Amino acid sequence: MLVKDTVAAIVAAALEQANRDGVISVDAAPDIEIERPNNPEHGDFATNLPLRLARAARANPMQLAQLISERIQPGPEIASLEPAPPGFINFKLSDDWLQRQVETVIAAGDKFGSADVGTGRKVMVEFVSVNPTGPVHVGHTRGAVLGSALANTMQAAGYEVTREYYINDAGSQMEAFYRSVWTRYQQALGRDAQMPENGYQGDYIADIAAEIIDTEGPGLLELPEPAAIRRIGDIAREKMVELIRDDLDAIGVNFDNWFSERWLFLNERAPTSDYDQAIAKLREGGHLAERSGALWFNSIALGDDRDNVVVRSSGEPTYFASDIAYHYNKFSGREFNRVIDIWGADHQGHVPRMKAAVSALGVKPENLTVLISQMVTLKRGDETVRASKRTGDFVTLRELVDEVGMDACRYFFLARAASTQMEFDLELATRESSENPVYYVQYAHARNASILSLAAERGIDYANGDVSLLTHPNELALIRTMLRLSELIVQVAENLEPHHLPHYAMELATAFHHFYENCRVISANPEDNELTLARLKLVAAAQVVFRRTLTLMGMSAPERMER
RNA sequence: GUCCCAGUAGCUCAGUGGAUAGAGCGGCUGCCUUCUAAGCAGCUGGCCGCGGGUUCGAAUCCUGCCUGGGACGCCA
Repeated sequence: MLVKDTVAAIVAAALEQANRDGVISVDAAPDIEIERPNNPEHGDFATNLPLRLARAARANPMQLAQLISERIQPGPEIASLEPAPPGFINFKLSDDWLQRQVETVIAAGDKFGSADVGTGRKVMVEFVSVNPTGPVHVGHTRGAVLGSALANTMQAAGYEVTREYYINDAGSQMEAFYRSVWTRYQQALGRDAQMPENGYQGDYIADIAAEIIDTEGPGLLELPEPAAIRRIGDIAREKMVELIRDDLDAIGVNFDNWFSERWLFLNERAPTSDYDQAIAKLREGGHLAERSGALWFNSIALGDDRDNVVVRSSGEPTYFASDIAYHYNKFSGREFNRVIDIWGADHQGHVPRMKAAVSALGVKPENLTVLISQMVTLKRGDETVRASKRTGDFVTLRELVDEVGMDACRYFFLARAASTQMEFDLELATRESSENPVYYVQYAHARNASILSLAAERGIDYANGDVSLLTHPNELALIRTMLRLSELIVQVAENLEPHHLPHYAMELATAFHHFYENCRVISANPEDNELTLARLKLVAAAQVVFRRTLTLMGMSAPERMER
């Protein structure tokens, strides 16, 4: 249980007591909010309950604060509490409780900060899902980093998480991709072939064609064109997916499952495909209508601003149809309790119809959350770098990682709220690479690690260190900051806001650097032996917290850093 | 035209209806005989886009406007 929740509980109990005592009478008590005051003089926690109660109770907030405070029965965590104008109650954590947490943290190890708000519910985080028609570029990278950190954190918060990549490999964009590779293949072998109008121009298309020539030879020229394209397409698709997988791996993004769109139309296991089942379900519910030869989903009736085509007059299902089948598969087929989709800003218009479709499938719309990762504008100095997959003129994930590095890249993307458009200046990111927040955090960990390795070198055993000696303000401040990770994990998981992680990491690093400056750990003075042991324990605990934080962000925790 | 996102320090951005609005970078001063100076201490820097409203209390909620970006297909 979080300390915050403990505080809330004792406040609630005190309010009830005040009610029973007849000194405060309110019909419905508001939710009890416990906040972290900005000003450390106001303690570790505060509640504004008296202020919120004042109107209903028709009483002076300070007076209410007094009446409630008197009835609070604090546990061992709390050193003191007091009413504060204009009507807060402030709580201060006790030093000896804080000191004992050092041992709790060490005992928890890499589980420290884990919570159980997910209560084991099955959640899918589906992200990136770039069409396998080209490499991953900068915009996708943001969603990739966001999704992986969010998935990590939700797992830490007690969800059973599946990370999934949806491979859109069944549509007309794929046809254009296949034809583009086919064209380059022919051209490379001296045949005069013309790139289709909607073809992909990037150099990688020719690279793939060249690889295919290496393994398959020129023989495909002899096949009838449709057969050649099918064969080329199959190989090219595999290669492209592999390329994407490698790219994402380079930035530390991995998936539990790669789900192919084509599977939605197969019916190997069930008697009917996911697609058939989903359409049948919509039809049963009266959500489909035929108009001008096409099959429409009546999404207006469910709150969207227009209806959407599911099956074209040509008989071909649309991308939306696949998506309906896919979500049917997620919720009904695989029984996820909750699904989080991370989409790029160019898909934000599709959220209402997807929500409508999900509810038409009999799933509570709130079980589907679509996070929109906003645009990334790329700059190189003053120049804006335009991103267009068609022309092949874009900065890829690969180039970005090569230039900026994986850790800095992840940190930079993570630190911004997903809903905000961001500007990424490559020049700046590279130039500032020696003194930036990434190194600040990692350096704190490296300093931490070097203390521990020196202790190991000297054979110092601090297992029996006495934590009650940790009374220096910087020691207690460090412990306080360390403990906040537990709250943070819950907050990130509940609000789906991984951008708090890097900011927390900065604060943790600051607290550690301050401790490092002011509290010599391994002392040469024999009189300080006991203190050395206690501080080593704190350093070991801090390392646990650094590692956990960096791991959640998917960043490395270097033991050494040297220029 | 409709809808979505944003506007906070010179720049890039945090900020959960609360108490004195923060960080990094930049700029200016200082600090290494002791566990890493990728650090620390100090200074500099703000009509929180503008106007109204709700509230005991608004950067935060509502509303109108301004500015910037995005989405509005039988493409994916």
